[in-house]
Amino acid sequence: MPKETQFNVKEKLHIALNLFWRQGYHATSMNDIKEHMNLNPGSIYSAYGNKRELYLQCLNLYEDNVDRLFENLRKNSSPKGRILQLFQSIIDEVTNSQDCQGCFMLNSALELAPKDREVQLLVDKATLKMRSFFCEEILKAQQQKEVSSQVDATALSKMLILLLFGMRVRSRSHPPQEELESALKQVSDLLSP
Amino acid sequence: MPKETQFNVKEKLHIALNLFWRQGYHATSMNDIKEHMNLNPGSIYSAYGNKRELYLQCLNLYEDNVDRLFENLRKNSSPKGRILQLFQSIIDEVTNSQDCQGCFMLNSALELAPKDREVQLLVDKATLKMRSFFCEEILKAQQQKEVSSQVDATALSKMLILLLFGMRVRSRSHPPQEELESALKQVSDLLSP
DNA sequence: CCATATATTGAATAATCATTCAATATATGT
DNA sequence: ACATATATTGAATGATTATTCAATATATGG
Repeated sequence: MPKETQFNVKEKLHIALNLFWRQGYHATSMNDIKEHMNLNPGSIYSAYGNKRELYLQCLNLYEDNVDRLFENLRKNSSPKGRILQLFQSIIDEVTNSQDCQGCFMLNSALELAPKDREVQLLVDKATLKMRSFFCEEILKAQQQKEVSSQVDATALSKMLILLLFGMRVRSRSHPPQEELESALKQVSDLLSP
Repeated sequence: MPKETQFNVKEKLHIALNLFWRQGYHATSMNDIKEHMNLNPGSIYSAYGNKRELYLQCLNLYEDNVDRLFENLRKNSSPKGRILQLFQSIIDEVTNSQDCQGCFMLNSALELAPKDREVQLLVDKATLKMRSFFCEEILKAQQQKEVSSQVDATALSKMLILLLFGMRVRSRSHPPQEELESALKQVSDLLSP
């Protein structure tokens, strides 16, 4: 018999995600969110809980997006191509959007993970997932002789994930595209047979 | 004839720097600062201006620290050793301090640079400085045959700086030391003759 | 020791913060 | 059409925010 929620909870969550993503946790006020969601405080609190809980839901939603990105990436024919394409997509983002958001997971890692165990766990999980992607693709690339069999796939993927992080952090400061391209070229060389 | 400031302005600035460094700009309140500086609001505002101006002064102070770090690094005998030592010092910081602060310049880059032109400029300047360090050392290393003359020093330094960024970001989430060591090993291999 | 310019004090301000809740509205199952 | 469980509303809460300023204290140069 109950009345059901009148708005699309997941759709509105995307609005919060974008705000937190662009501005960070502390710089985004509940009022800000209320305005953009076009909802009253009560509705927000009853649907999502408090600010921190809302934020955690945004982190989870973002992870779904990342999963989708990786799925799209796997459409690329070659394993090595997939890795390079991932880096290239980050560079493209910087080039195309003037207000680059970087990586929400990383922004959170810096802002909240040091003090919030739960955020830290989510960040770790996502990091591991990305690293696994790298490792798998490198191993496949080695099988297909796209990458030298001499490289240590595990170690290299640990390095690549950190490089990816660096790129995404640097992206928030609007670096010249050439700086990132140049670094990518090094990765490409690193992955040559 | 005027009465002079009764406290050591630079010394107290270090306190603000540490707070901003550990907690970020928005999560640090003026009250927080007032308490740790053991000063009244009036004194703080008359000595440093408003919160943003105080923050900018902290950024500049931090850059001085970075300069000193690089000077110390130059005491290391070999150019290649200096680069590796820089990375190693970051790993050591994670291992030793349980509340790792990462890089203040980077934390700022993520939190404020997207919206604050002045912060962005300071971050850019520091980035350039670090990159120059890498580039110089690589060139020297090549002269001393420590590093293959085939590598493109400029491009490699652009990659190394991003990797450094990645390490420092990741550091804030207390990663297993082995993860960072493994990435460093890759760098070391990259720099072999 | 005096006059003065400036530092220090700490209460006060007004804005903004996250959050609550009683009143009201309205889908829902019968 | 009715009863009811829950959604929605929006004003109110009290805490915290950055900042100001009149009153007071005190180094300073003469």
